[in-house]
Amino acid sequence: MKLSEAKAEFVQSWGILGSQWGINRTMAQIHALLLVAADPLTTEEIMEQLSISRGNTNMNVRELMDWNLLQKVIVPGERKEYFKAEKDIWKAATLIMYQRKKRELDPMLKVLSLLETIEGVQTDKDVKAFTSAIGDIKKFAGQAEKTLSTIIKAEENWFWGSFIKLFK
Amino acid sequence: MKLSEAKAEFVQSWGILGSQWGINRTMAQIHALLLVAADPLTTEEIMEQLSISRGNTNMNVRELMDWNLLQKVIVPGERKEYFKAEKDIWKAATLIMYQRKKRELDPMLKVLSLLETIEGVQTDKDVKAFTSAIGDIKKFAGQAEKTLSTIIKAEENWFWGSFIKLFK
DNA sequence: ATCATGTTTCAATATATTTTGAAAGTTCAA
DNA sequence: TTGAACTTTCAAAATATATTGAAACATGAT
Repeated sequence: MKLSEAKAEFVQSWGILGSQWGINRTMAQIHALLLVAADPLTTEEIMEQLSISRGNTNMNVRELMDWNLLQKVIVPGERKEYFKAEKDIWKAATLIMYQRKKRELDPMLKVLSLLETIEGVQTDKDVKAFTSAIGDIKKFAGQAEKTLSTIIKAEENWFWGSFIKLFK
Repeated sequence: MKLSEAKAEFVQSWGILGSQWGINRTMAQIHALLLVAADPLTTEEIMEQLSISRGNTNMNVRELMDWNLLQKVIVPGERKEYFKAEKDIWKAATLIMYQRKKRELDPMLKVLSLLETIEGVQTDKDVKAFTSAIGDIKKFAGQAEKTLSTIIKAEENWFWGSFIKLFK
């Protein structure tokens, strides 16, 4: 298998995986492309390699930058913007977890807390079934939130740790 | 807040969460409805409560049964089929993890292994960048696969454990 | 201030996914 | 074997999501 074929295959697979995770295919493909690229790429190059429009490229690159999975790279003497991906896969995973926690888990926990206090006597079978189910889910979600926070916090420490070392 | 409102709210939220996880909204809503129901429901009741068609209900109920998140309940003397959800949320989470591992992680690992062996000299900058990135991802995915397997295995033991107890 | 070189926006369009509902299929009691 | 009760299928329609591309916008060198 040639390098170019292997790259294309990887971009394809990563795109499918992404779409199964609520991340749009193009966004995942751009990420994949930059993950395996030796050097940063321009908008132009991304467009060409993935055969997508300028608008689409721009939109998804910005989304990836929002997630902190991509960074702009300025090449001195060049007007164009280059982009590179976070290559540390563990850090990338952490960044994704953080986004999903913020966007999905946290709102769900809020709703669950709201739902725990409903009218009606606790002796009613239906009320009991509901509060019990919600209670269980909340306990589970709370545990997930704690675990994720720990992972993310650990990663932050690791990050700032290395960062601070530079100035020691 | 009244019970019926709270239920509706929960079904709504669970549906949104599901759709962000590549599970279709209706499937997640049916699951939610049965999670908080005191008793098993019929197709008819699900249709009515969620205002969805018979076909849609049937399709998604079957998908949920494929995932082992729903079970048929036979009420003696009744023709109709009733459905109930797995109420143990930890077990439900495990079942979902198992499905996703099987459908997403395992195929990705296969692709990654394939891509590790590409033509070209390892001294080439582009080849080096590619194999290094793929290697890292594979290591990460391998770790995830191990962790998930452990969790799932533990759950299986728990399950068979209680099952076996019944006959002791 | 102008122009060349980029970047961003967004309405229109294309694509993908979900839902419907009527028809076909199944099951079982009589 | 019939037919009532219930389930399943699937093509068409509806809905949701992603993509395009041209125009508007920004920036900085001259």
